[in-house]
Amino acid sequence: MDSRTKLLDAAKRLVWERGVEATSPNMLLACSGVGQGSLYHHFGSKAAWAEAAITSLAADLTVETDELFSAHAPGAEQLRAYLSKPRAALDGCRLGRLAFDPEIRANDALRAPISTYFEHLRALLRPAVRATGAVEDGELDVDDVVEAICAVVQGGYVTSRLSDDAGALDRACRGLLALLGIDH
Amino acid sequence: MDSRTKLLDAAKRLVWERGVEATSPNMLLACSGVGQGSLYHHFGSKAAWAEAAITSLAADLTVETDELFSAHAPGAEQLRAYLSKPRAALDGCRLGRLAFDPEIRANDALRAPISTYFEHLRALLRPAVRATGAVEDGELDVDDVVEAICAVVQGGYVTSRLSDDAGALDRACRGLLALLGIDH
DNA sequence: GTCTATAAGCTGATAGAC
DNA sequence: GTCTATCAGCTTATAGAC
Repeated sequence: MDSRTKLLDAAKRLVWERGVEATSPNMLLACSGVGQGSLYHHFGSKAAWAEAAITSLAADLTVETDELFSAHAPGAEQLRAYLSKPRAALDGCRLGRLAFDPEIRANDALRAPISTYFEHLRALLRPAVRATGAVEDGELDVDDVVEAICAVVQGGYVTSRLSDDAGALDRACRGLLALLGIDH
Repeated sequence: MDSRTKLLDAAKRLVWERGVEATSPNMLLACSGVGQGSLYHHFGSKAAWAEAAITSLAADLTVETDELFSAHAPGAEQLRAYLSKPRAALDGCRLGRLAFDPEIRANDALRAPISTYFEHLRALLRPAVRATGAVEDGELDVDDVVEAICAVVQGGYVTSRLSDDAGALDRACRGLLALLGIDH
């Protein structure tokens, strides 16, 4: 495995665990086992490896999400799969956990891949919600329900972590499934 | 206003804006206008003023939440009030935004007041959900729905911030209100 | 490509005068 | 209580040899 790959893998691990602001170049060197010269040869600055890490994390998550949606029939089955997927609640979402990182706020290049991922997720959820038929009678707004689904997952990570209780995310997802009326 | 109050106010502002890890003693001095000697006279360490700030933020939020719930009839009206309350979506929740701060994870004294606030919120939501009557027929689990409500708000902050769109939190709350069947 | 050396500035304090 | 001085260690690089 070449140095660049080692650096990128370590950066992805550290950004997931600690965020961007709280990860230093020295941590990256220690975690990757690579020397300082190599780091600044492959990446010109902290922002450069942070952006590469976030872009790669977003690409991974996009692939996983696409696989999940294409493995199920469009509609309620996809929503059930998305909301029942096993998640490491206490680790946090690889992308969502960065929402309040000061370096993400200060640098739009770091936020852009995350924003794009969530837009893609909404685009997958929209037809699934529509297909449940619950919105046809005009009682439900599709975009509102889509946003509630995204929020329940992201918020479940937050309340799980703050309560040190992995079950909180599961309960939140089950609650939303029941409210959607698709919890079998 | 005495130095201690100036320090606490500035610490609360900075912890809300930047979190604990990303706030330095120097920022606190600059933001409060107080000298270094005073800081270390009133607070022995960074952890000390961070804990004081978080405890005070949690106390503020508890008062506001209690006022909101006691201003409305128990049941659907309280849930409507809680989910319709105007929120500064892009600023983040004063407590929830700390979920993935490395210093919060490393120090249970910092997480405890936040955890207590959320437990209190769940205790307020539980009878309100029960009173809607939707759970009586055994279709809905109270704790699951309570957790979904907490999560939608916290997750709405997250998706709003990541999409740089204050409307995301509003949509998520509206979506959940509609699913709860209490959106008038 | 990778290495070691160097550095200006910041972090999180401590010391001691006033 | 508040002030200035000092400090060891870390952060985010840059320089130049190999």
